[in-house]
Amino acid sequence: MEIYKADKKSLYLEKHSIEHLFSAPVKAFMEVHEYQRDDWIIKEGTRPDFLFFVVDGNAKIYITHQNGKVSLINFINAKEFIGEMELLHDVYYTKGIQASTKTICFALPMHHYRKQLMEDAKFLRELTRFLSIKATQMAMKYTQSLAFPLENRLADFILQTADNGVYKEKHVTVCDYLGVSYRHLLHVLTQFCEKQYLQKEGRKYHIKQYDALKGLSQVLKNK
Amino acid sequence: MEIYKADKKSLYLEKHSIEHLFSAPVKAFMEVHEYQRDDWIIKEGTRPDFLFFVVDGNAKIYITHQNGKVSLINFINAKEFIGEMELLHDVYYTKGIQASTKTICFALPMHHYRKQLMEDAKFLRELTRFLSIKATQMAMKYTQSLAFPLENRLADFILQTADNGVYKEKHVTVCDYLGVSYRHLLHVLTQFCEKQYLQKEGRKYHIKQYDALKGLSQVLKNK
DNA sequence: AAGAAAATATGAGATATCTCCTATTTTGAG
DNA sequence: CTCAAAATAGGAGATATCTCATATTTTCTT
Repeated sequence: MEIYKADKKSLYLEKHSIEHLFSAPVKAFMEVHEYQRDDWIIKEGTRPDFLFFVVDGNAKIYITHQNGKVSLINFINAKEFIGEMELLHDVYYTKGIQASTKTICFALPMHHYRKQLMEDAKFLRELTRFLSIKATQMAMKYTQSLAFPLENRLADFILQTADNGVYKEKHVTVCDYLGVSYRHLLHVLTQFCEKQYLQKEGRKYHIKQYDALKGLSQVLKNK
Repeated sequence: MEIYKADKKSLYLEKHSIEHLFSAPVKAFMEVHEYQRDDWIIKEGTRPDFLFFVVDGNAKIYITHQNGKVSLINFINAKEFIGEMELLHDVYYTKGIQASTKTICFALPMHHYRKQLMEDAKFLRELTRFLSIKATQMAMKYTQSLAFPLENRLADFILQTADNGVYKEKHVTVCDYLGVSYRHLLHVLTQFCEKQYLQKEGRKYHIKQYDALKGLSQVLKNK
């Protein structure tokens, strides 16, 4: 992890200003952190000292269960907060946050800004929106995971992440995200290939029948 | 549904004042609604005109999937909001909200108060807390549902809802809530009885081995 | 470049959970 | 009080998903 200083810092502060998220300035004590792929931005179970705002890159939220299973709760993208739960709650089990790519965050020291932020309507409005979307997303994922088999959820995920008709996510990550075993994921992918929805080439999968996948994923959606 | 007027209304407004949730008064246009058990406070897919605050009673959030399955997303208790998603978002698929008991809500007409509320730091702070807890809860339920079999989740649910050592929730509701089939729920309950964790009497279940259930439910928890 | 660790692949058998069916009991509306 | 609807109950077979085991390939570290 690198903390930007001097020019490198001010460059970032200017280029990606986030002053519009706050009523009062937060530049004074703000830091700019750069994390490399696979770095832990927050270690599970350890309270962070900063409220982060992701400027560039993306990350993953993990939780480890007592039975050893690991869940990838969600992805975090640019313009999202990290550490907001700890800002709001004194007691909270902190999830692990790992950078998926090189990730640059603005880091606001909580002890400096907590009080100010909790009285800042502009900031609270932003945070409220962010949390409301998060809550809705989680609720949808939850009910979908219970109501539909992997086939549907995987089809949806493939369409969401495919780039130019090509799906090439790491199986290991996808298992954690969709909450199924490696074995089963492979099994359903093979079915998709047998049905000619996908065509495998090395470790990439080419989408051959977009409509079929779309059909499977549509079933998840309300309206 | 009944709308309280005159004395009945002012009685409630005084007895359960919620002025402390807001910086500016909201009494002027506020209504007091009473719903009977099983009434729909909000019909699925229909935008509500009010932001509700539950004063008394409790309710359930439902969503119907395209395959006909129904999920009970969560319970809503006193001192919680309903309709906050529609307050924050112009486009939103509204879930159905059904009263589980007689439920009394304060109802703030959104068109009157939206602007004011979105600039009210005190209110936004409350809402932020509320949403953060909701988001965390959903995330936990989501990952738990993927990482653990019904056995564990049911044990947890039994302990949460048992009253004086007696569990007596409606199977139908529990199925929707835990996202399993009626058949399977019965199956696991029977197992609990065979293992002597529970003892069935009519349609009640007496908890016989608290520790065994506790053990099963503890596995879900982090720290 | 070599060896270790991580990721990919696949088989085989176990189990958690579902669907469909049918019967009985309880609840609610008129 | 009566009938229909809802809730409870359990059998039987299907299937979605898991665990374990093992082999190969790729990636990372030194």
